[in-house]
Amino acid sequence: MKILIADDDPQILRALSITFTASDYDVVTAGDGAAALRRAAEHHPDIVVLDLGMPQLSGIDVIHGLRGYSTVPILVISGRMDSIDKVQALDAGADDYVTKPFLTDELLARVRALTRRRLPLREESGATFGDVRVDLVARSVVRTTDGADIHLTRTEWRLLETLMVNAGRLVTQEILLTEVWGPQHIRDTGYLRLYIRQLRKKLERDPGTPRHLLTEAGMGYRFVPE
Amino acid sequence: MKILIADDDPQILRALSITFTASDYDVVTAGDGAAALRRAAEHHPDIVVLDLGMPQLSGIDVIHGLRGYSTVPILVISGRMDSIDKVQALDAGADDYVTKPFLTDELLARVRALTRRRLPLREESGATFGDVRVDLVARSVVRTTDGADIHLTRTEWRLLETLMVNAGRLVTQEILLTEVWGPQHIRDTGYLRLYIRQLRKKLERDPGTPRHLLTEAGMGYRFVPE
DNA sequence: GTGGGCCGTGAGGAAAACGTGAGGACGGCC
DNA sequence: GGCCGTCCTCACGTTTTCCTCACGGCCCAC
Repeated sequence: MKILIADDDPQILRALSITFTASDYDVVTAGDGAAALRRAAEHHPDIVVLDLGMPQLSGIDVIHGLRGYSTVPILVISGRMDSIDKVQALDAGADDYVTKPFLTDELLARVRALTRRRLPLREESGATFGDVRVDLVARSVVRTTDGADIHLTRTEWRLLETLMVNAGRLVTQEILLTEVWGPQHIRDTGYLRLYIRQLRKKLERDPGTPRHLLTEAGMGYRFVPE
Repeated sequence: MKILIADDDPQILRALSITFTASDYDVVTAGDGAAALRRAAEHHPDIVVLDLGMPQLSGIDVIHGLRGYSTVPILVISGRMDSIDKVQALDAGADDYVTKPFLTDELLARVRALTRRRLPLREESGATFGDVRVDLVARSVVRTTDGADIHLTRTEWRLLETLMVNAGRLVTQEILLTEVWGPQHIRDTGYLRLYIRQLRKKLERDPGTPRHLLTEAGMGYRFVPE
């Protein structure tokens, strides 16, 4: 379970880091809003803990930035108790709001409550289609015809995972590019053509006429299990 | 959006009832834990707001009872600020925890945050009419007669989406042209004739006599679900 | 009637988007 | 250094999408 913690106070950052590391989280930290967005794009955290009062790029900006491409749970920490701040943050897309000072036990419990909602998605993390069986958790692809293992590279996994998590739904090029290569490559549609082809070569029965990794010209791609 | 409010204090119950009714929620109330479980089973609420300090069946018991069969979002209200209570409630399966006294604005925002996360997971994000089922989120059209997928292009989706979010209302040519092709094409009504035809071919049972994508001569078009 | 809007229909070509093949840059590893 | 896997660049053929153009029908005003 990977957690991104963003706070401009190094002391709090360090304290939270220790707390979550002790609870077996994989911790990524950021000292300001811009860094938070950058690190989120790099690391794909399972949950984001965000201090609202950061200089330059505010917490609200970061929420908007994240929500532009991701549904990752966001927990906001703030020193201000104003109702208006809470409402603003929650309506911007945050999932929970905690005011300082807070007890670490409570913070941990709230983070557990937020991540718990996501887990059921992960349980059904495999799919069998065409001639292959894909397991997203085990990161394995097995050909059902002869039981051979098929190897996917890191980039291929990230792309396939994004498509499979949204099985049946159209996933726009923007979302795919942001999830796999980061927001700075949002216009590099050539990457998609290249790696979709790779995935088709490895997963489709007839890569020339794909049945599961479908193109929707001008919009994006769609994974259909059946 | 249906909300179940459970509190043993009739005054609070009444106040919350008024607040949520005013925000267009469909409100169901319960005065104790047993009633809460009973009414939840009857009404299948979209969210549950639960006072922790109820007599007989406590809030924690109600959470356990609900979680036995449902994943409905649960927001807990409590007069006790003890960290131990919060942790217990959250780990029992609650999704959020608010301590009295609280501001109604904040409570409303938290309820919005909880229900928002559920919506995209729901299957029902589109409309069924004629022989097709349209899902705007998944960007999919399925013919109900034989289950075949119907493919729409980017422009067709944009036009259909504009009409569907204004279901039942007349949408002027100017608005459609601006939304789909941009303000510079506000006079190109030929685009509309072309793409409305495409949509009718793909969605209407008898494209010659449309029943859902209706022309209003000289004004615009109207989408009617039934 | 009849002429002018307005709308629906049909076909076809330009442009955008996509798929494909070959190969170079880079870093890890022996 | 040489090998290998991975990622990315570039050029070119193919498919899909979008838009243009021409024509016919309907309705209402005159």
